[in-house]
Amino acid sequence: MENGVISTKAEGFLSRMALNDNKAGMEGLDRDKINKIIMESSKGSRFYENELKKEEQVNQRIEKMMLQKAKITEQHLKKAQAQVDRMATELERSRDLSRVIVHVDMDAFYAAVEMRDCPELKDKPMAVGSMSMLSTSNYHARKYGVRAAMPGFIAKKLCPDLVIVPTNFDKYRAVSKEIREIFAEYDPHFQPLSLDEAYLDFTDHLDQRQSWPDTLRTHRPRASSTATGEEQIELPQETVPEMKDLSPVLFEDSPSSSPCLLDSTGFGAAGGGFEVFGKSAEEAVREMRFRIEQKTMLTASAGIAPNMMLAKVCSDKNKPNGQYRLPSTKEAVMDFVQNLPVRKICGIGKVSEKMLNALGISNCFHLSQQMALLSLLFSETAWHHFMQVSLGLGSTHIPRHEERKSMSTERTFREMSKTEEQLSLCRELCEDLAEDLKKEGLKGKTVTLKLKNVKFEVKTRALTLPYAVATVDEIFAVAKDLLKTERDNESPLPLRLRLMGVRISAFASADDKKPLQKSIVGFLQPDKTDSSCASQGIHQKMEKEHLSNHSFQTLTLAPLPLEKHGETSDASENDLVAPVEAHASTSGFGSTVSERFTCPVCFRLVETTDLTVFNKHIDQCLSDTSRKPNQIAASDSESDVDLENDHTECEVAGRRRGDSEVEEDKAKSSEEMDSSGAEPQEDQRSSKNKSVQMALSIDCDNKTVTSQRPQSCNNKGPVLVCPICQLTQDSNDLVLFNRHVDLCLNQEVLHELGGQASCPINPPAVTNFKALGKDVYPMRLRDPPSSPPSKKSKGLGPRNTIDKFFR
DNA sequence: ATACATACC
DNA sequence: TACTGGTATGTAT
Repeated sequence: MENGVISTKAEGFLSRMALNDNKAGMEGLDRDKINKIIMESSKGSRFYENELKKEEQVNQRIEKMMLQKAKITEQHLKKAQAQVDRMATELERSRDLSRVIVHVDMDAFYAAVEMRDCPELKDKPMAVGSMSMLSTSNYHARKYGVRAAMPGFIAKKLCPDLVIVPTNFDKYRAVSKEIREIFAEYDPHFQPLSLDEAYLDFTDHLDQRQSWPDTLRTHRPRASSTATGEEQIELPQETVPEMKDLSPVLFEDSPSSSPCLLDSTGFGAAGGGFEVFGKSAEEAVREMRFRIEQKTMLTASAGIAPNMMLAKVCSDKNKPNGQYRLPSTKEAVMDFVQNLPVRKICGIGKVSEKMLNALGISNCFHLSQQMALLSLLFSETAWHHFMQVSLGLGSTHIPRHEERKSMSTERTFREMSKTEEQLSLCRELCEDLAEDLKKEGLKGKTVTLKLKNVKFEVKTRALTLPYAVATVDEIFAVAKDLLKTERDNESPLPLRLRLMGVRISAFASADDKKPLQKSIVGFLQPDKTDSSCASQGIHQKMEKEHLSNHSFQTLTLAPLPLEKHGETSDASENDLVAPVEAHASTSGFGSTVSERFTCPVCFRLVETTDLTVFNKHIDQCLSDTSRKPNQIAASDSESDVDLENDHTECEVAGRRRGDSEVEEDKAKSSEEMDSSGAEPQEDQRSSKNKSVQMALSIDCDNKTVTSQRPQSCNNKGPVLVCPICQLTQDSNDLVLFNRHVDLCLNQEVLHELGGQASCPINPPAVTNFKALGKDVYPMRLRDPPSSPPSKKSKGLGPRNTIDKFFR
């Protein structure tokens, strides 16, 4: 019976663990043999045991679903079918076949780069990664079943000759930049999905291309070798003071600024034959791939289709080094889709596949046939997605870059159980995270601690603060408490961890910060009737703000040198590599582009165009100033009580160095520890003058609140809600309310300035890049080594903390 | 809001 | 010896 159990489990096991021949390059290999080896390498490990457990959960989910299914009557189905049909009609009406969407994907990207740079690897099976985990493998290795996301030690068993090359992200990033420059010429608003992959909307390019002369569609191979270059590539942006073109040059304009062979092939081109590409979508995409190959010596594959969902599938079809075009007709689309295995669809992974399979659904034809059933068994979002897919529908326009929603860092290490080690690691993670947050000028309200124990069980614990935080101490204060709570829960057993991570989310910048900053900008530069802090104005404000940010950025951020004419959008790469200083100074203060800036602290004009200089000035101002909105409230006015309360809450942020105050809190609950840790910082009390001054200035300059408020909320009871802190105000006295809003605004700004004198605006709307250079799969290298508990020993800081913390 | 699971690269 | 890291989103409570 033991056997029975094992074999049952083993069967389930396969679906989650077994080789995925889903990917390209895996045809005709001995799957059974491979699976056997994978199995034998894994069996008995903690990882494996955990996989079994997860598998079991999935099985139960499926069982549950099947029970549901058994309860479904013909009636139900009929009704559901009617709804499905209605929706199908609806969706059909929205079908848009007019766009030409392209998905490009580099072939075995990391592996290809490494092979390019090390010819000895060319005919060997190789993979990029480590003995613990592989990022990708070359096609030779794939024949053995070696693939991405497989641990290296197992891969070695499958293929003893496998060469494992460590990852070199700087290199991949540099190549990524090169290909993105090419992408941008076909679609300045392309959307990168990762270093090696992107969606492009070719529609506009193709329109213009129709009137291009041959010369613009002519390219020639270049002889020069990108191959050896790997050091010279990174960081060309150090100082590129002058911008070639402020305005993007359009394709159809002057031939000199259009893509032509002279430019694109570079100077030292000892070029042989030219190639003239046609005007069709296929030709344009072929041209793009050609240019990628010329430029990087790496190949890409592409899919061309009327929407993103299909393009993505298509790019896989003729991989590697191929492309596939799905004609823009309903017939072609439907035909294509119906034969598609569900697993090929982006968003349907192992689990969904298994659940669908349990219903007898393995391809999209089944999917469409079973839609009524699916609508009864799956969530609305899920079956709507299925519905779209089964009709071959997908996004026809590439969404604008979205703001990042979270940022995190995590690390795996050998078993760690000691309190001090865990704490100092936690602190290290917070340090890394704070550093990254700073780079993008973000602050978030929710801090999440992630823990994985040696049994591979993952836990997350989160806490949402009433204010946004960004500094190490602030984040650590929360993470540490979450960790402590977990330890307490587990005690007397220790937490035996193999991974720890810290994430921050609920960023303030998205909704709060932006309108806020703009209002501040309005205050500081009272040329406009702006000042916007009334909640009504926020939307219109946003638009203006984008414009303003955009122009500001255009003029201040150093553009990257483009290989060619300026068609490349000014947006993307700038955001990716924009120097921190430039970001920092954009904080929303300089708002208008000008020869000088108004210091938000001392209100003097600073005569410089150099943002670094300006920042220094602000830093200087801040360093002799301290700020404390609480104090402002207290001293500046007899303002309402709830205002003070708000601030008390909001100021809990500050956790000064060390946490040395926790000492006498032994008897207190953890909440009390929190608030005790939140006392005002002594050093901040010293001079509130500047703060007061600022508060007053803002108060004076801010006409808008006073003038707009009365109309919108006059007649009713106390329903004033502060647009900044979102709290309903007890008083409906508009003067008090205005004061409250002003102070809230103030507080936000000062809080931001307080941290590091830098609070970059978010990437403006023109941003292309998703993760701003962090879109790195699968491993991001922050600091070179910093492996396990290689404490960066911040003097006594962590030590103190440790001692106090877990007593 | 929190926790956990799924998915993608 | 050894099974990642970063982000988004869905689902359940």
